[in-house]
Amino acid sequence: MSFKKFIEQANEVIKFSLEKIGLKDQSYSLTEPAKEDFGDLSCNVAFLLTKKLGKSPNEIASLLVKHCIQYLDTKEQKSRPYVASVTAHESGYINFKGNFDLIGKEIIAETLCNDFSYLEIGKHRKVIVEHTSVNPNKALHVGHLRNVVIGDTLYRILKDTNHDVTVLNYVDDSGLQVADILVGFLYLKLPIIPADTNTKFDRYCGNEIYVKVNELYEKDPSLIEKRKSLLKKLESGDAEISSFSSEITLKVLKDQLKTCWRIKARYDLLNFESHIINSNLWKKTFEKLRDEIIRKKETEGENIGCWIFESIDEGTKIIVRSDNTATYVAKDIPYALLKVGTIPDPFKYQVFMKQWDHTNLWITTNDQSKNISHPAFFPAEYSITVIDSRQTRLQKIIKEILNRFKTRSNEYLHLTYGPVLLSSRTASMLGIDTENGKSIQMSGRKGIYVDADYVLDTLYSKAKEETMRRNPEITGDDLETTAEEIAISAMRYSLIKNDLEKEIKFDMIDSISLDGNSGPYLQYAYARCCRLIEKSKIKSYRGNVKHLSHSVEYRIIKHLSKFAIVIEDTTKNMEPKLIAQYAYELATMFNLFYEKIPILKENDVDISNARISLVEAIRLILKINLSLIGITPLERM
RNA sequence: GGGUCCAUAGUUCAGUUUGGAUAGAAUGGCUGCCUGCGGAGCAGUUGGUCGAGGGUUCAAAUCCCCCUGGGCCCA
Repeated sequence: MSFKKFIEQANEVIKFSLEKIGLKDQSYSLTEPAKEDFGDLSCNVAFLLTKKLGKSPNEIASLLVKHCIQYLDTKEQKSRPYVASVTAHESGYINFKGNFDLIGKEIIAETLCNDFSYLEIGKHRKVIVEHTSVNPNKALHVGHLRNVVIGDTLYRILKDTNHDVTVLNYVDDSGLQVADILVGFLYLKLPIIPADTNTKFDRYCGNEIYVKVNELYEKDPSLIEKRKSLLKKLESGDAEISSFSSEITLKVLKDQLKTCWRIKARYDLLNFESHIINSNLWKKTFEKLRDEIIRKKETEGENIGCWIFESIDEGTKIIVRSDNTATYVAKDIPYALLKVGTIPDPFKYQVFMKQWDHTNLWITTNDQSKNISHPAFFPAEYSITVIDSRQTRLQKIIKEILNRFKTRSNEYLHLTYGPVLLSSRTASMLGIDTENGKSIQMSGRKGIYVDADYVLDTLYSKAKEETMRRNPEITGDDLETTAEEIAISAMRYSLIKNDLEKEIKFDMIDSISLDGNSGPYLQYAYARCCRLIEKSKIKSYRGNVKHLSHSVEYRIIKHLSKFAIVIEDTTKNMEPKLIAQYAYELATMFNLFYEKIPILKENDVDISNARISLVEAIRLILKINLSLIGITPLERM
């Protein structure tokens, strides 16, 4: 929190001095300088005033600084001295130094007594996060994992900042991709139980059935007709087909959930597309759309007989085809309306499964006789849908439709992210040639992808081997748990540390590295903190900042005090990578501190106590950061 | 063809929203540091025409224009 107070005071100082020279409304920026030597905050206002005042930046800066000092000299300001000094640099910058005796004292004290009240910025606002939403016809590949990790990290960040979060996973159980699998089982009579009984069912469907069916479409076009009729039956709720489809998709879904749960994601509710279609939700949505927005069916042209939405930016979009089937985007509309509360929730609910964190996973049911009390899932003030950038256009259309209804001000946000590509090296490991080292798109249909379970298994083996080598004391269940947590942290961190909108080039060899800027690096720093605390046997942390005079200690204190700002930026901009970056920097600083400065070996008890207090503060903040990005802190590894 | 996003070290990426001081990490290569608090670490070294060109500005990786190359969506 303290760094914010320092920024506030610096702002007041600048504003005061500008007012003194009669330029009250002059804009400026207050940023962190490029180099530490310059100070802790820099103001560029002198550059902006050169023309207006006809003076050099340095002259202006010097002039302003005189007024700044005058302001800081008042009794009121001296009672809260966050700004230690203001100076004019020859370049023209006005540089501020923070009073890190005070800031450090405050941040260490509040951290050591577990006061993280600055996290409580959500004020219990109701937020929906939808993520994962993988078609239930295949196993997850690394591209899907990016979605899961982004969504789950967002959930953790929002929950820990005091938002009331509901996590949804939308199951498209009546689409084309499910129909493909049904074609395989019903018409090609492929066995429902895989030959190798160890094969996960989701993997079997995606790797063998789906690929085989798609190959056969080219040879036997009549199969495509069969798929079409299956699709219609699914949509109309044909009893026999629906029941078989449900059996298959639930089986796939349960296997997919195993993978998601393995990396510590969790959900509150599964929404099935078939339930939305078969409930009156779709009917009501369509009537509303027809009466309030679309108004008439096309009577001429290529779209004759279709119900069409005219988007302002995105052109025409078919909602209902001439054969009365709904398009892909159409099926998303009622769901979106449900989230923002334009349409009341028609569903009954039941518990589907218990999850790894002992919470209930709910599903909708159309069985109106069910009347179980359940959490309020809909609507929310903010609805966030995590979907990759290929769906941006469709999401824009949905948002446009929502805005046309305009019954509530609730917000609907499409959180977009770039796809995961395979590096050319990894592609060639799969037997695929790429042109001059380019990365390639994954494709479930063509069988070009890296299975999520496979990557996690590989990471696990590597982590286990490393753990045995480095720490032979860890054995049995502890060894397995430790290795698994390292694998998860490596996976999650690598999928969250980059900018959301950029594509990730996934390389199998690079990705199993446990060194450098990685999840295990953070865990290692945490484990080191734990060992120091464990060995120190100090009962009370005095945390006397006076004894922390080394430049590394100063940098750590400064970094700790900025955590509140990072949290605010993260939630404001929906940028989970900021947490990953912050945690990495903290771990780096700690490792340097550990290397350069004696902590337990320090003979002076007061100094040693101050240092171990700092270690404890680092440990607590690091622990929160790890929890936010879904990495389990390990005391040994 | 229309829309949109991207291009920074051998490789993978920060930095671009809000212009500012010598463009930062990680990884790879080379080289040091464990009888000392855990070497999954630390330090050093190597490595950059910030895709090209123009413009705005006292100042451009960052803003504007144009071009090239690529991704995605739509047709």
